[in-house]
Amino acid sequence: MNEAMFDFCTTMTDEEDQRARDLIERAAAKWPLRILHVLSEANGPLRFSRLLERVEGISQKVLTQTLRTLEKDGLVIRTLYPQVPPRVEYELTSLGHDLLLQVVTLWRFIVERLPDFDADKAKRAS
Amino acid sequence: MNEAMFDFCTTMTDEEDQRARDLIERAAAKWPLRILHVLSEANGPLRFSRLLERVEGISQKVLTQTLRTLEKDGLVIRTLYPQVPPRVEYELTSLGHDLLLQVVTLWRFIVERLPDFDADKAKRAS
DNA sequence: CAGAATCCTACCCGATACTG
DNA sequence: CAGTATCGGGTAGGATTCTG
Repeated sequence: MNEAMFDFCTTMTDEEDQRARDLIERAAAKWPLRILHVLSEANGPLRFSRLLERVEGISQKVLTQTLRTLEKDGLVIRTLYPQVPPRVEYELTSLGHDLLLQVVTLWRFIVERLPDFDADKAKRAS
Repeated sequence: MNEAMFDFCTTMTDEEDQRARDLIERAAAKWPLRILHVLSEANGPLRFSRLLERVEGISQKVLTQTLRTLEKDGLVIRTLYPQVPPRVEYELTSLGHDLLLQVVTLWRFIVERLPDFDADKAKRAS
């Protein structure tokens, strides 16, 4: 069962493993999930300044940085409208949406078992 | 559908949300998943030095630190056998095992769609 | 408006001793 | 064996200022 569970691990190359690992690490960092969530709630494109408002606590610099990374990873699309003043919109890709769905599943699992995520309780239960 | 997807978000308190977020961030950091995976493969308790060998590249200090965090989060159990020289064993809790199962699901999703995780391809597909 | 550039700080992590 | 203690480099992220 443990073997079956990790079967797919043996069928992937080291490079695939490393890329997946990197993606998870980047996506689970401080801000990316919040940004994806806000974009998902918006249910459509959002301007940079809207994101800056709605992702509470993020700085302009880090928002820019993180959006660039999300774009490189194929999770959001950046659209520049060449106007003065400039207008830039960000929206989820379908991949970004699907990934968020997966993460929400994990999220729900954690929230449901939140009482267990405590050392003493876990010790007693095992 | 987007609403249904995030229904549970509205039913949880801010504190629950924050705790879940923190747990994901900690678990998805550089080393924790590797450690959990190694413990899962071992299919039983492992001594500190075995972990140090099998979690390739980790330093002794960071392994200790990370194990402490995993223990606090209820994902591993630390058992000290008061001998000389001391012997300490770590093993997955059932919660740790379950969490790893969830993460592996996510992992598989990412590996399967790895070709999509690329900005240009995603842009063309959308 | 949407950023780029700069400065600064805190923290993570690795390497290296040392200890019960 | 399984740590703790200490030092140092690298980096993520915040605050601020400037610009097309």
